[in-house]
Amino acid sequence: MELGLSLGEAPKPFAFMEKSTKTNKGLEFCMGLGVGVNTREEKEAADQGRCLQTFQAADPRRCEDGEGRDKTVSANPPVQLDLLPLAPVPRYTSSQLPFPWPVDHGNSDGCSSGQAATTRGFDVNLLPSTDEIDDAAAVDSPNSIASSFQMEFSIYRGSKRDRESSAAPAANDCEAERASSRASDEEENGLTRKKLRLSKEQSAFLEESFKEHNTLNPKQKLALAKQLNLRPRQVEVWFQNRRARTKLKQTEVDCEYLKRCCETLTEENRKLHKELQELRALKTSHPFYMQLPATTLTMCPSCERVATTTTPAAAAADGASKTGGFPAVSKPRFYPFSQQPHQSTAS
DNA sequence: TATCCAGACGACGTTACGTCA
DNA sequence: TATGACGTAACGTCGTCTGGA
Repeated sequence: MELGLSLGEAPKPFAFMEKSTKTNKGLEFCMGLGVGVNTREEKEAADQGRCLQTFQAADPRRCEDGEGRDKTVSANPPVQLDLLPLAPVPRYTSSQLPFPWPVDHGNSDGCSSGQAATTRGFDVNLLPSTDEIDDAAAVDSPNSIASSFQMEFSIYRGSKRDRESSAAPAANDCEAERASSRASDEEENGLTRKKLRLSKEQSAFLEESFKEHNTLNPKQKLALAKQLNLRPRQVEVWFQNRRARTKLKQTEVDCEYLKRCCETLTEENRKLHKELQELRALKTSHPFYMQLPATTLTMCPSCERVATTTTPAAAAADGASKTGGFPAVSKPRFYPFSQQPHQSTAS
């Protein structure tokens, strides 16, 4: 890890630190930082073939997925960020998957009754059986015409205004009416982008899958799509966006850490300057007293941080001896996805 | 064996939609 | 009710890798 530090004055050491550090509601994250040492967790993660996504892509390493395709991963990630929903996420095993979930078509439009997550219109995730198309789409390029075609013409989700304006009595009628109106809209306006909101259950399950492996091979993608009643393209996009969000949060955490490092080192630098001035003053007033060894700088062999072996006067001036002379910044520790601190077992 | 090419895939930036205050 | 901010699904592009010709 390299720190761009300016000893002397560093009011704003890094411009990118000015960015906001807002965090998502409902998400908590734990972070860790390892310094050049392969932790046991990391080794185990590597043994299990996990691909740990980190913000550092400069030194990619390869790992094999189920089909032998290489995936770029970072070696020895310095900071690991894990995003977890604040609310306890139900853990599902493959044998007790609650999917497909009872589909709620929303209660605001009178098409069906439902609860919180179903204030939407009818559930676009409940599609006609399109497994054959999905399979083809999964094999094809994610941007293939097949998947795009299915995206464009197999989904319609009424907007809020649509739901409010239309008061269709029967569910089937609602869907049929919307589908027809949507078709007419597309005829008029051309292709319009459709966007759906994944249900809480779908998001939770995708999160669980993401914690297992943040990249998917085609088989995993297909299986996940079938389990969640989504299209493989949707699963793929979700993982792409999820990786991007993880990286963004990782960057924010890293910036915070670097900011703290900079602040600490700036303070350390300030103290050293102060000490230097004191020593110079001593030298001029008491030239013989300066026969004592001056302040020496030593470097920690493991983390390559410069520590100050202070004179008694300097040691009394600050509390550097408590921290061995190194900046008192607690380094984030590295935790693989599946081994969060609260889950770790003593070994 | 080296080179070219097509396909697949991930990263990244952007757009557009839904939700909420 | 209108509006802006925010989160995020979806898209387009580019770079990289791989396997086959």
